[in-house]
Amino acid sequence: MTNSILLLIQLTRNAYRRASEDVLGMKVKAYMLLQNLREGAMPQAELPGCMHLDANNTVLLLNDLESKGFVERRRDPADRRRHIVAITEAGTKALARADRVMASLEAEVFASLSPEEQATFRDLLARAVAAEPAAV
Amino acid sequence: MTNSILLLIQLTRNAYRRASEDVLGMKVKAYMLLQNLREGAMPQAELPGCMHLDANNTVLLLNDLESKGFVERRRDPADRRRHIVAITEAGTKALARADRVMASLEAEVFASLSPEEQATFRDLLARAVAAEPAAV
DNA sequence: TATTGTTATACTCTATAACTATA
DNA sequence: TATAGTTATAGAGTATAACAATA
Repeated sequence: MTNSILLLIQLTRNAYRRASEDVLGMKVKAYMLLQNLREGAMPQAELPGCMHLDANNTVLLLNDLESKGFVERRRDPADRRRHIVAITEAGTKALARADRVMASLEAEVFASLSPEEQATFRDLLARAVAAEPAAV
Repeated sequence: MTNSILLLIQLTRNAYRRASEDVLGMKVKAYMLLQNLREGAMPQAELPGCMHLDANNTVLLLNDLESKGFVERRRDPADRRRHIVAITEAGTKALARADRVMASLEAEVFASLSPEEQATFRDLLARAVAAEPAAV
């Protein structure tokens, strides 16, 4: 049989396609970024580290999110080079909506597994991810 | 905790990065395509269906593989519009080498799981993939 | 001079549509 | 006219490097 990595790639492509911007209300990466802001604002410079994005990409993603009104960038008064990035109320709502969409996509993608199997899968997956260096 | 799809995306990105053209000897997609030819030649027109590629992309991939001498395209004498695509001896060798590389990447990516857990994970993953429509 | 954020650029991927040759 | 394959083209996505403002 084909190896796990190929299977992983296949399943992920499928999942990724389902999570289109139309259905999710934002790009998957934007969703990932917003998750980092859920607990509170953070300096823009820290976002790339969380997500394994480069600084450039972060700027482009933030431009997109800001144009939708989902985040705000504010100058840090203590160091005027820095931006503090915060999620807005609209962003919080969009994030909650995207959470629900992602949960239903998850149910679809893993429909062929029993709830116990899904839990097992998720647990093993989480452990494999935790052992890896961060990536988007 | 974050949902399974996000975890899936993270792990896959990581795995995908490791499987660079340098280390694998070919692109991941080329590897997937060659796997379809392992058992024997097939008409070019059937490859997109196997891999969820469009016809255009298939041509580009085959150009790449042919320039490396890994596949051959032969006109079908019965219908001169058609190409029969076959793996060459060099392609078979490159495929075997890539198989070994993929196996070792798999071991790395899932190093934090026990062999039994890896087997469980692969089994669940294979079932989730099998239930989905085909994708590259 | 170093750092934060931005812009510019280029390179790869992917998707669409037009074209050639065979049927 | 329809089909198999190809080529051309444009649009994302991603990565690199140059640039401006501030420290």
